[in-house]
Amino acid sequence: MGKDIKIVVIEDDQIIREGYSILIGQTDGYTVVNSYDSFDNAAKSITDDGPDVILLDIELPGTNGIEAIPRLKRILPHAYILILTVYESEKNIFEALANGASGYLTKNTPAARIVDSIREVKDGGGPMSVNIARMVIKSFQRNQESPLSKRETQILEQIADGKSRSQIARDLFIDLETVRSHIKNIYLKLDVNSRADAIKAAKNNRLI
Amino acid sequence: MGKDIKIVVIEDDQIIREGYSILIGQTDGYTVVNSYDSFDNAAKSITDDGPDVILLDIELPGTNGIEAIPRLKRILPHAYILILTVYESEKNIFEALANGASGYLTKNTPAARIVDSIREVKDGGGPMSVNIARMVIKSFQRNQESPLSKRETQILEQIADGKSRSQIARDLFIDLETVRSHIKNIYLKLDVNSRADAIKAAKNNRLI
DNA sequence: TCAAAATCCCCCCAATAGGGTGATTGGTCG
DNA sequence: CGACCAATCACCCTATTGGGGGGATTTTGA
Repeated sequence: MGKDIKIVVIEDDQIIREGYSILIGQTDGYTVVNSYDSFDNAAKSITDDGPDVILLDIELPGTNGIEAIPRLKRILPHAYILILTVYESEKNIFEALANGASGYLTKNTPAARIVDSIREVKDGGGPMSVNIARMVIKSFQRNQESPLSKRETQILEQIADGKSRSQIARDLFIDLETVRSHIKNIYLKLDVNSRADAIKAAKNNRLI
Repeated sequence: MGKDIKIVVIEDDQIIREGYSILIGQTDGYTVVNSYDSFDNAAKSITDDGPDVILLDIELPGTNGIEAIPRLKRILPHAYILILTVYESEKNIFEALANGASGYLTKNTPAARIVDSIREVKDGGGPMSVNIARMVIKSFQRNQESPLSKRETQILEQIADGKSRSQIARDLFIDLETVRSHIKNIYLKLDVNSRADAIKAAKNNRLI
């Protein structure tokens, strides 16, 4: 018992909350130490629960799940947070991960996979639902048919790193005027006329 | 048979290559249409193979796997590329995904999981080994104990977007001098004295 | 209540960004 | 072969910017 994974469930729907609690609690090696219907109610006593893994919903009354993540991290720095939600919007996913969530599952996930994911997250993994993983991978991918040449892309990257023309020239061992030429061509191709607009266009079209 | 998933294996080790081919070919619904020991050899005839999924090694003679991805994508735009390698370096993973890979498995992956992953990638998923998923998720996470205040972080983000002080002032509805103050404090805290260095420091420490 | 955060105000000047209008070299592709 | 593009370098111009100083005040959160 002492080596069980300690879990806290934060989920506003009573049926779902109790469902998870019973389901996970029945599994050998897992103990649901407590469950709450909101972060605000959990904040008071969750430190005493000392969970290893927190199952967290996103839609919650009061402080929502996304906002709750950094606050949970502050009071329980060693707990892993596993998001369990119906939401599949890019914004929610990336914000949750950026805030410190270690995994992201959608609510249609089969019970067995949820239980596995708790173990996985505890073991340093990063469990994700299939569609979530697809979105995460997509976020890494660049546009394959960029209008920019290799050199132009390279220079645009350096611009996005905040470097001045002369710095770029030094780093790439080319003349300042050459850098200017490339930047002019980049602006032409992207139909912009400033660094900020070029970076925005590049990010929108995943050119960098 | 006509509805089988068509697979091509590109892997330089003959034992492993044939192992995968037999293993996957034996499974119902999967056909290994061809296998190659390098991208350079594959390039000639892989178009005729018309694979749905390409299993790709990273360490290959001649063109390596990372470089091969965009070239495969060009000649077979609708094929999914699944990386299967011993390499777990961040650089390889992120470059492979940025280049267009749809999944990344390490070679200790059990056979059954490989077969599942081929199906998953074909169905629009993004299969990853447990440790890969952890690294991918980590790449989204910010430093929880940033020395910067909220406002400073926000302004640093805008600097990384290439905006000028006056643009930032307009966008945040504050005075140009206030922006200057914040930037000065950011430079102080990060111990830098230019936009480029601030962005570099911020990225190194995942402050933005 | 007390420190940090956020706001605003002045000085200075070198460096930068962006616009215009070119040329030259090399590679690729039909 | 000719057309095209990528990559390189050249010189004109000026308004804007960025960074280094030196402050001050108000708001906010623990």
